[in-house]
This record gives sequence, structure tokens and C-alpha cells, in this order.
Amino acid sequence: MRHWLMKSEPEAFSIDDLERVGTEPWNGVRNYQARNFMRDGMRPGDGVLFYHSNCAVPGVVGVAEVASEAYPDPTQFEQASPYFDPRARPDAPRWMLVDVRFKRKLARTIRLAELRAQPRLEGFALLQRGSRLSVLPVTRGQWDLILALENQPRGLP
DNA sequence: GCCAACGTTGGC
DNA sequence: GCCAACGTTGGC
Repeated sequence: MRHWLMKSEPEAFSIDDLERVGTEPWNGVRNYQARNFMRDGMRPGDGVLFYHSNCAVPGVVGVAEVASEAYPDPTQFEQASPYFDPRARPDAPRWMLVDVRFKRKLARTIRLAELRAQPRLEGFALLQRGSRLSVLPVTRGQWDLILALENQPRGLP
């Protein structure tokens, strides 16, 4: 089993929203690298760190799992959707997604600042300078380390 | 194939 | 709200 991190802006779709719906098609990803991770890397059952971005306290807030193989993102064909892509055709889809299933909320938010303070997370894709990838791989070691922080009092200022 | 202009992401 | 960093687009 592999591990991943997926970002979402909580004002658009939060961990509480995922808990409410249970399983959600991860639509709207319009970045080739992120698409390729979903299409070529993800398998059902893979672990997902759910990350809140572009908000007051960015950080990891929950655990989810990949709940499907990749399949074409239907919103690319929907003219009324903000994710509509006129270059996409049903027989030649450009964008893929997977379903994501809620597992649990973390006891506390593992803040971005706290992750940055971990020397052992050097090289973690999330922390690369200027990285804006919304779907990215997490090694087993990074996964274990990040989740171990959950039960520590509070990592940083 | 180069690269300037533009739009977007996302931390702060 | 600001702005740095990045990806994409399109003229040439």
C-alpha cells in the first residue's frame, strides 16, 4: 500500500464535509503531475493524509483512503462546471480522478509550521520551495512520522 | 523551441 | 490583501 497527501481548501471542501458524505469523487484536479499520481500511482486502499490549504491554520487534519481506481473526471465535460475543459472529449478524456473515503479526523491539526520544523521531513514534497501540487506522494516513513506527531502535546510555538 | 505574459496557488 | 513561485499559453 502506498501513501499520499491531498490538499483541499476547507471553505470549498473540508474534512468535516468528507466525514459527512463519506466518499467523494476528487474532481477538479487540473494539473498533469497530480493527475498522473492519481492515474498511475493510486490503488484502492492507499492511505491519504487530508490537508487543509489556503486557510488560517494550514495542516494535516485527517486520514482518508483511496476508494476507487482512477476514472475520467466528469466535470471536464460539463459546460456549466468551473472545471469544464473544452479540449476534453469523452473518447479522449484529459483529466482523471479517484474516489476518496473518510477514515478519521486527527485529534489535532498537524500544522504546516510544525511539519517544517521536523528535520526528518526534509525532502517531503509538501515542503519543497514553491510546491503547489495538490496531490503528492508520502513515503511510509513520512506517514509514520507525521501521524506520530498527532499524539504529542503540541509541536511548535 | 523560446520566452514573455498571464493566471493560479497558497503561505503569510 | 500581498506577493513569490509556478504552470500554461501563444506569438514569433
